[in-house]
Formats: sequence, structure tokens, C-alpha cells
Amino acid sequence: MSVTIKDVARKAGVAPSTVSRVIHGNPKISEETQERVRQAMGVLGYHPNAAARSLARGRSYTLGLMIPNSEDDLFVKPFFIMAMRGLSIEAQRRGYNIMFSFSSGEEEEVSLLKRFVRTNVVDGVILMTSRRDDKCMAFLEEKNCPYVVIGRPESRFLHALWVDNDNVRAMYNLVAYFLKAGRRRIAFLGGPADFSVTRDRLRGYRDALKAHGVERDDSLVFLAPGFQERDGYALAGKILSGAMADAIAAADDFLALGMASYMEERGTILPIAGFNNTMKGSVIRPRLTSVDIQPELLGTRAAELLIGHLEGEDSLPPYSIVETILMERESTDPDFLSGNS
Amino acid sequence: MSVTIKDVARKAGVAPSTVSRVIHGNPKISEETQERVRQAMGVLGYHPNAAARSLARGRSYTLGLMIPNSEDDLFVKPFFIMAMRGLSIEAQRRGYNIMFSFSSGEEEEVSLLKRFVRTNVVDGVILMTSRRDDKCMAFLEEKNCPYVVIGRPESRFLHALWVDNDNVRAMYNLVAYFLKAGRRRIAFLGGPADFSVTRDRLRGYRDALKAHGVERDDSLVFLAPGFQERDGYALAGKILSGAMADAIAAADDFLALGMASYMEERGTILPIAGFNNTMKGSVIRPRLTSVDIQPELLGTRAAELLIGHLEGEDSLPPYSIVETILMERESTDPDFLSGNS
DNA sequence: CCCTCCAATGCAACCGGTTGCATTCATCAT
DNA sequence: ATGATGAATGCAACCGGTTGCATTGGAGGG
Repeated sequence: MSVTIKDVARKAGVAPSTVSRVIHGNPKISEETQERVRQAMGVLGYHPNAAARSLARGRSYTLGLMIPNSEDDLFVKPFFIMAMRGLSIEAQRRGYNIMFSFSSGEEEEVSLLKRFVRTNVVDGVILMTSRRDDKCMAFLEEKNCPYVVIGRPESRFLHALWVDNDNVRAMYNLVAYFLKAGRRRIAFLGGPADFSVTRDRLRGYRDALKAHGVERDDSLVFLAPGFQERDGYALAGKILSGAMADAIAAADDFLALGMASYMEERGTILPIAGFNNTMKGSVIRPRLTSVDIQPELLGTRAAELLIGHLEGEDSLPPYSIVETILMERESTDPDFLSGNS
Repeated sequence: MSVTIKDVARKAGVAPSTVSRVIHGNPKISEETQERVRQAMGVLGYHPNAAARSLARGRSYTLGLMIPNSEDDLFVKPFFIMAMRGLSIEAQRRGYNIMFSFSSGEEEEVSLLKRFVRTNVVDGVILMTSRRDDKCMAFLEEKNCPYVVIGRPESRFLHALWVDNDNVRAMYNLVAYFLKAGRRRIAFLGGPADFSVTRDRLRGYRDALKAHGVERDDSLVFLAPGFQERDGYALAGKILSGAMADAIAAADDFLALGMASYMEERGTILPIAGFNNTMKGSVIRPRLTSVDIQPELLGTRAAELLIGHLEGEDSLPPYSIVETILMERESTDPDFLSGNS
């Protein structure tokens, strides 16, 4: 087997407990002894056994990451992997490991989660999406197990930590950007209304109009049944014919891209912008202006929040808002759109 | 704390060792006692503590997954997340957990790997990419720690398990498909020659020509300095002007897409196909014929292989070849290309 | 010189399982 | 009746750390 704390103790001529104290920086150990123990550790190549440590401390220093089933194109979007990257890097920085788990449905997800928590494999849990009536959150609340959600959880989950963008403000800023450019009839193109993302962005849209003294006109608001390109494409005709819009604020790049390809077919030119700063939006012509929601930073903040909580850093707020970044590109550039570029 | 094996033992009126034996299905325990113990476990809601179990068994039942730094567009491609999905699902099926770790460079990757292995956090390791002169593999060999690589490792790594596609055969099949359609001057468009993927696919290309009695003409072979769309675009002019090709077999969808967009600009129409069955290739017009390498299945097989090895299932081969699937689409459909569709 | 006090370190129990070996008891052949 | 046999179960050590409490020894005060 490998080198144990007893081997180090023997080599340094001390008790195992002394070695343990040196490792943890206990100040009661004399400089001289510390040095001897460190020497011994170095020579023997000692590395503490994780399982033994977990058992003795009653903590695993491991977080569990639940990745939802792959509905739709969730995996095509780099959101998940970028968030995982942020999570992983921050967790490593603070000495935590992350265990992940894919599932093929909510039921399986819950049962995997139960295994993680009940067998004490994890100290805390990260949920990648916030669903309505979430069984995972219900279980975690019941078990009183610390967890963090990406997205805003229902208010009945009292102990939920969460990170999210301020979607109201993000859309407010986008609309304000159009208004500043002299647009007044800005259409809103969102996804299904039962997503909180949709509702929040719609509110930001309305707030911005109101704040700038533009009268509300609900004939400019369009909600698609999904977030796919075809959904944007399907609504495009209606938007162009009826609404007399002079700009399009879409709640998702794919919606915007569907709309844009329709416009291109008809030779219509209108400034348009989306959300999520997708790869496709950034390579297509005209390159699509988009609001970057910073998925990696969402992951970083989620790890910060959860670990902070586990380490007993109270006084931490239970949530964290990640700012969005407006990536200005050709699709909202007047010069480009008028061919003067 | 939670329910321990002692609680169960007390409730069932037996010794902890008996409970342990019941859990492991030891046949020496009488039916009657088994039943009583199961009852007790059920009533108390017992779940064995993972750390204690790891410590006692000297195994963590955990695999470590090293994800390389995000050079280029590695993350935009869904390859990683799909492979992770396959890994995770198979590992769960066999009672293993997976710990993952992102790094921002090879040096950091190695140091994270060392932590995993030395502290006995993991029983085995999965490497997502096979690099030349890989420090991770060198360390794992030295430590004699079981590991599996996605891609083919250098032959000096004697204990490497690996999974990969048969890239020779995959390209062979693609070229044979073109030959069957009557094409004779098929251009090969590959990435840099120092990638084994490139070399293997080139060999498959040549093998296919030879097997079908078509004379080799190296003026039809083009190697790009990268795998980006712009690399394909940059080579397109050269390919079209000099080579008199009547079909394009590209070693990557993005290379093919770059080439395709150049052709579209010039009004040239040639059948073309790529590799990796990317999202973009499947939505663009004409939809791109592509070889699907089945990333999820690569993950599944990697987990199978590594776990099989850990469980001492000898007689398992040290590698596994994942078959590829040719996704035929419009870009190689003669009817579509000639406008008869 | 003796007692007190504190700094430095050791002892041993404990975390929650696993497992080799001993023990018990019923069965069976002699 | 008696020892052998074997099935069922318990005992206790062990995995490798952590930590409350006891112990040791030297310095300082009376």
C-alpha cells in the first residue's frame, strides 16, 4: 500500500497525532518538530488518504453536480460545459472535488441524488437548472443538505442558494441601447411564457420603454413556443407584416437567427439582437449582436457560494447576480446595415 | 449523524459483521437472519457510508476524468459533453462515481491528476485526449494506476487501455461511397499531419482508391494547418483550380463547411462530406453528409473497459473500436446537387 | 528547593465499515 | 455417549486519519 501517517511518524520519531497537527498547521507544535516532520513527509512522499480523512472529519470535501436529461439542444449549447469549467476551477482552488452525474429523467436524477447525499459522498449539491416543482430541491430541503441552483428557485425553497443573471436588467439594457440609437418601435421576441427567463426579459423590455417615455404597445410583443431557430423563423412573417417594428430584441440567439434568415430571404433589413452570445451568432453574416450571460462565471459564483456556505462563512448573501455583457456586432450597426461599412 | 451499521445490527439483534455480510450477499447467512436485517435496514433507512467503505475496502469506486484545457473550439463541439454522458451513465450502471477536473494547462493537469491518484481519491483515470508525449500517461504508467484514453496512445505506454474509432476504415468507407457514385477524382482535405487522426484518414483514403483500382494522385491530397472553417476556406481555391476534383472527402465538418462556403460563392457544385456530424453541418443548406464518430458511445466503452479492468475481468482486450456511421445528406445527393430534388 | 503553570507532545478512542478467525451449536457417524 | 463436521454468527483487528484529554518536562515564582 502507500505511505501512511504512521510511517511518517515513525520516521520523524513522533506520534501520528503530531504529524496530523503539523499538516493542519496547529500552532502548538514547535518549529523544530515541524521541520522534522516535513522532512519525513518529503522523503517518504506522503499524501494523506482521502477516504480516511473524510471518515474522520465527517466531511467529504466533494460537491455533487446534477446534470439534467438532454432534452432538446441543451448539449449543443456550450452553456453546460462552460459552467462546469467555472465550477471545477473554483472548487479546486478551494480544495473541493466535484462528482457529476447525468440522468435520463427526473426520476433517475432524484434517485442518483439520494445516493450521493445519503451515503455522504457529497457535502453539498449543485443543480444546473431550476425547474418548477423540482423534486431534487424538495429532497435537499428535507435532508437539510446545502445546495446551490443555477437560475432562480421557487420561493418556497427556503434554504436554496442560487446564482443567476439579472434578466430584467439585461433586457432593459438591450432595449435602452436600441432606444439610444433612435429606434422607437422595438419588437420583443421571446420564448414560452412559462419560463421565468421569458417573463423577466419581457419585464425588462417594458421597464425600459416606460423609463424612456415610449408608450407600451403589446402588438410588438411576440412569444414563440420554443427557443429553436425554426420558432423564430415561424413568427417572423407575423412580426414584419403587422407590427411595423424598427428593431428586434430577441430573448435568444436562435430565435434571432431564425428571424434574421427570414428577413434575409425577404430582403428586409432591421437591427436585431439576441441572447447567449452563441458561436453561430458570432460567425454568421451579419454577425449577431448578443447579450453574453457569462456561463463560466455563473459556475464560478455557484461554487463560491456553496463552498462559502459549507465553510460556515455566514453573512454571505444566499444568492449572487452575474452581470451580462452586451456584445455589439454588425446586426445592430447602422453603418453596416445600410451598406456603408 | 446518520444511521450506521451498528444501529442496524442492534435493531436486528445481530453483530455489525452480519449486517455487512447481508449487504454483500454472503451466502452463509440464513434466510431468516437476512430477512430480519433487511427489515431493520428498511425501517431505519440505512445507507452505508461511502468514506468508511472506501477506507475498509481500499477502493474508492470512483473514476477521475481529466478534461484538457480549452484550446481552440474544443468546447464548442459537443464531443466532450456527449462522451461525458456516456461515461457517466455506464459508470453509474456499474456502481462507480466520476470526479472531473478542468485544468488550464498540461502542468496543472498533471498536478491535479497526482492529487487524485496519490490521495487515493480515484481507482482509475480517464483521459479525454491522447497527446504526444503525454505527461499524464507517463505518471499513470509509473504509478501503475489503471487508465483509459480516448484516442490511440503511443505504443510505449504499455498499460494504456484505449477506445477509438477506426479512422482508416471510416475514411475508406466514405471514399468507397463516392467511388460507388461514380466519382474518380476525389480530393482529400485533412488537418495537420501530426495528428494521428489525419494520418489514419489519409491512409483510409488511399486504401480505398487502391482497392477500387483507382490510380493514386497526390495532387488531390490537401492538408490544412488547422481544423477551423477558415482553414478549409483558405485551401478551397487551390483545390478547385489545380486538382480537377469531382468530389471532396474532408476529415472534419468545419473544414468541409469552409470549403463549401467558398464553393457556394463561386457557384461551384461538388459533392462534399466531412466528419463529426456537427450541428452546423446538419442545419446548413445543403445539409452536409458526415461521418458520425459516436462520442457518447466512445464514453460508454471507455467506462466499460476501465471498470472491467478494475474488476479484474482479465481476458478483456486492452482497447475497443467504436464503429462510425455515415450520415448521408444533401451535400452528396446527386439529385439535390443537380437541382432535381 | 518545591510547587505551579504552561508549552509541547503522546495516548487512545473514534469515524463506519470489512474480514480472518474463533466460537457455538446442531447433526451425524462411530 | 462422543468426537468429528460444518453451517451460522460473533469477536476483534484493521483501514488511515483526527482530536479530547492526559502526560511530560522545563521555566519561573515564592
